Amino acid sequence: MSAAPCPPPMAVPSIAALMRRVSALAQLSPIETLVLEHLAGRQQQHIMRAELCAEGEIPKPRIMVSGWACRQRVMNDGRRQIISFMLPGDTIGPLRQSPLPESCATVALTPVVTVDAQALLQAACVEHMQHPGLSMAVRCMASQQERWLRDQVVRLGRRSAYERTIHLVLELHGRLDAIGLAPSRCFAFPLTQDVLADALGLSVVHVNRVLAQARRDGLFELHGGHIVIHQLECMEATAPDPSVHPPRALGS
Amino acid sequence: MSAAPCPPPMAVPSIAALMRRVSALAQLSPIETLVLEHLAGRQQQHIMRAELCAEGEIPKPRIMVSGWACRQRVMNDGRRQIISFMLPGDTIGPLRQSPLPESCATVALTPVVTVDAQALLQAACVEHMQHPGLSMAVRCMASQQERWLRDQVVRLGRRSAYERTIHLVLELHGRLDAIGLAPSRCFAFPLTQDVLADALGLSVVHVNRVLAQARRDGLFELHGGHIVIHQLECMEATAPDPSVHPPRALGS
DNA sequence: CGGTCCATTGAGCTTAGTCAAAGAGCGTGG
DNA sequence: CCACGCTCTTTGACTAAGCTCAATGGACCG
Repeated sequence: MSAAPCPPPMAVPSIAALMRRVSALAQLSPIETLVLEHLAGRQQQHIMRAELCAEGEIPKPRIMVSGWACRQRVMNDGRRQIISFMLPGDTIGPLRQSPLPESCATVALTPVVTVDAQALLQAACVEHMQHPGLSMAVRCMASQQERWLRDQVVRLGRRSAYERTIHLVLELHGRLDAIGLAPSRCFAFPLTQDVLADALGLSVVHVNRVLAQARRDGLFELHGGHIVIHQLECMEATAPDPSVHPPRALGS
Repeated sequence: MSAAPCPPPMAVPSIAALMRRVSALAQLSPIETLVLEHLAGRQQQHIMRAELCAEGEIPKPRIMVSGWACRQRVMNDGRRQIISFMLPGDTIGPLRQSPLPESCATVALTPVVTVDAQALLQAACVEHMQHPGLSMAVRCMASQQERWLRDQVVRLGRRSAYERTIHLVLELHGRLDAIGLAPSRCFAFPLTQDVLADALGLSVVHVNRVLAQARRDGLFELHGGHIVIHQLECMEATAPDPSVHPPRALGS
């Protein structure tokens, strides 16, 4: 059902998001830039709902080039939890040669294009002495992923439905902005309320009510798969991130 | 712990848990075993409530040798969420030379002993060609950590209070059992209901009621910082892990 | 034109939170 | 040995956030 390896050597869709992301994290040498650009070769297209990586599979390193995806776990009785979202520039499978099977499935939420990232991992991890920039970038990306995962834990554990929703929108805005996909606080937002509910640990009905409230509060506009953020500052105040500028809470 | 030649008598507190954990993940060469044993040198003791790693700090790699700790985030208004628990054999700070500041604080829940893990990271990541076993073990540990974090997300997002509590107890039992610290389903359990609440995203009062219910159901006995599991199978049925033996839920 | 998917709204219910008070366990100092 | 203070646990009464069930409406599509 997934992944048709693209047969015709089509005009290489843009690696721009990935380049942008990596350049923000580390200074690259010309050779390192070449390694990255070379990734654009082995592309793969996936239809919406395709399983980019099955639960229990030993993942092969790949990187999102366009589209949205998510990692999810489905329980025996049908309950689903979305663990994290993946945007252009994010990796599918861990940022290391993984020895253990994946603990959750990765699914495309829109049509998705990925590239093989084996060469990047090789350069960044195995030949890390020759590619300090790529090595740094990969380690930074791993740290970011871990950070997002921890944010998700805090969202689910200690925030109200309203805060959760706003906080997630803020995270996605920030991540898209960093790769140039959210100019003037407006960006594609292909998540249905159903998906949002499973990401936020809420029911669909309640997500609807919370979104209605946020709209009434004038925080953002959301329809037709697009969102415009109207009151960024107000949203950040409503769902603040502990570690943005904490007053340096000293131990004991 | 049988066949290994272990002639040197214990000079320093036991690295046993770490050794046990690593040996279960990868076959080690004698030299690799030596690298591990050598870690036991640079020990550090921490009192209960000590901050093993502050939020915002660039973490230095260390490994827990004994005691319990947790990663936590505290919000401006005082709400706390515990992200994960750390047991003997677990790492403080990521399993890579981290370039970015830690996104949460690490705090000792009991008196804790740690060792410097710089040498392990050096062997496993930088000189990975010479130490395939350590490299494999470190990558496995990273996968496990990620797995536990995802489990935490699912717990918080899609499980009832009762399920959450049981599932966490099961996770801790499994992890302790793997390092030989839960013989015959009985182990030290130094978590107060307050800590449990912040780990499970519940209120203290509700944790108390849920524990009372579990006790009434005869699932386990819990007092004085120790727990005895009476009905492991029943608990696993109540809070099942999606990926234990799922009927291979095929896509679509 | 009917079907499907998604968003929306209302009514009633359940789970978990809040507030408050009391008990149990433990170490310390008188 | 006991009284005191501290932390942690337990219980009850009430409240509220969020869930379930159910029905409706809009948009798109073959």
